[in-house]
This record gives sequence, C-alpha cells and structure tokens, in this order.
Amino acid sequence: MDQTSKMEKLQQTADQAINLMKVLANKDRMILLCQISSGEKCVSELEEVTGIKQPTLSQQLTVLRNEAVVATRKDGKKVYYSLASEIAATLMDVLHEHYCSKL
Amino acid sequence: MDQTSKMEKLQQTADQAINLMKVLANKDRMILLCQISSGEKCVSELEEVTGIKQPTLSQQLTVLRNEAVVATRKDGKKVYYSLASEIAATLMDVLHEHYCSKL
DNA sequence: TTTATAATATACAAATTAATATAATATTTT
DNA sequence: AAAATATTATATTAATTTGTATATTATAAA
Repeated sequence: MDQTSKMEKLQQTADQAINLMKVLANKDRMILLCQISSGEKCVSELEEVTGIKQPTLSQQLTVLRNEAVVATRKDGKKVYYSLASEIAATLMDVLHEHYCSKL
Repeated sequence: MDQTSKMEKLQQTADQAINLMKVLANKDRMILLCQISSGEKCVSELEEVTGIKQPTLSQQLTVLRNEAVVATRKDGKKVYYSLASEIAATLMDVLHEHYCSKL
C-alpha cells in the first residue's frame, strides 16, 4: 500500500475515532457518562443528581444512544441507561484514573 | 461532602477532561497526533505526509501546543514536534488499539 | 553585508458548524 | 388523569474552521 492510500485509510479510521471524541467533548454528556459508568441510572435519577434540565438531558442522552455509547432498558415508566460501548468504557476508565484518582 | 458540592467538583474535573477531548475531536489534529505518536516529526514532514495545508497545519499544531499535548524542539530552520502528555499518549494508544489493530 | 529563500508562525476576517435555552407537545405507562 | 420521558421547533449565542495575507526566523548565496 502506498503512502497516499495509507493516508486515505487513516482518514477513514480517524473519522470513527473523532465521532467518539466529539460525543465525549461535551460537559453534559461527560457528566452523564461519569454517572452511568458506575452502574445503570434512570433519567429522573440523572436529572436529580446532575441538575441538567429534562429536555437537555433527553437530547444529550439521544446523542449518546445514537453513537451506541449507551443502551436503554425500560421498566414501567422509567428508562434505565447503561454503558454499551467497550471503547467508551475504556476511555472513561482512563480519564477517571487520570483526573479523578487523586480527588 | 454533600451531593451538591460533589457535583461541583465533578463539573470542574469534567472541564479538564473535556478540553482534552475537544483537542482530539478534530480530524486534522487526530491525524497529526497519529503521526507524532510514532516519533517526533518536523512540520514539513507532517505537511507532506498528511497533505494538510501549511497555515492550517501550523494553526492546529498551535492548538496541540496550547493544550500541552505536544512539545517542540527547534533545529535550524526546522521545528520538531513530539508527544508531551501522558494522558494524551494513553488515549491515543487506546484508540489505536481499538480502531487500527485489525487494519 | 545585503538579498534571497525555506520553514514556520501569526493575524484576522469569512464561513461553517455546534451548543444552549426554552417552549410546546407527544408518547407511554400506571 | 398524572408521571416519566422523548421529540420537535426555534431562537440565540458561541465556537470552530478555513482562507488569505503577512510576519518571523534561520540559513545560504551573491
């Protein structure tokens, strides 16, 4: 494979990585993922603990669902969110270790 | 520490993590970091291998420098860039492992 | 020395794209 | 009907990206 097509391949792969980075590069979503990382949470719990308002919360959870970073489970009126992406989970672990281990 | 101040702390920590995520959430910068990850490179090498135009390249390298993700070394007319952040290096490794190991 | 050239950086405006807030409404379940 | 969640629309603001031009620095050549 020549240099040019090697770079084309890298560009495509980079796109995937960047999409994930974009999902994580938002405060609301990062905080939601922090919460969800430690076990599944329903929307009302997330709303209460984070203080994020309902429509915003729902919008950001939709972004996380669309990128398959989280999965949902419905139980009665409530919807529970949990981590569903191995790579996202690994990244959250790395970030937690680096930024939160000494807090 | 009560729930509210715990969340305030988390918000501040999240800000730092998000700044790093934002730096990585750009195709030019991601590709530059891929190149620099495997050893220091000078600007003209990066320009040639990536095809990114000079002013854009220089601007994006400035972003990486400002976030202390990379460091520079000057040798004559040339400026060499290398990885300077442990956490960024770890994240790049994780991404490389996940997205590039099977290519 | 001046002058030229290569390598890199900076400044700034223009164009895009994304984020945020809010309000209103819809859907589903009890 | 009420509670929980999602969706849609829209307005506003803010951030990012890109293009063009110009500046800086270092070396080489005349």
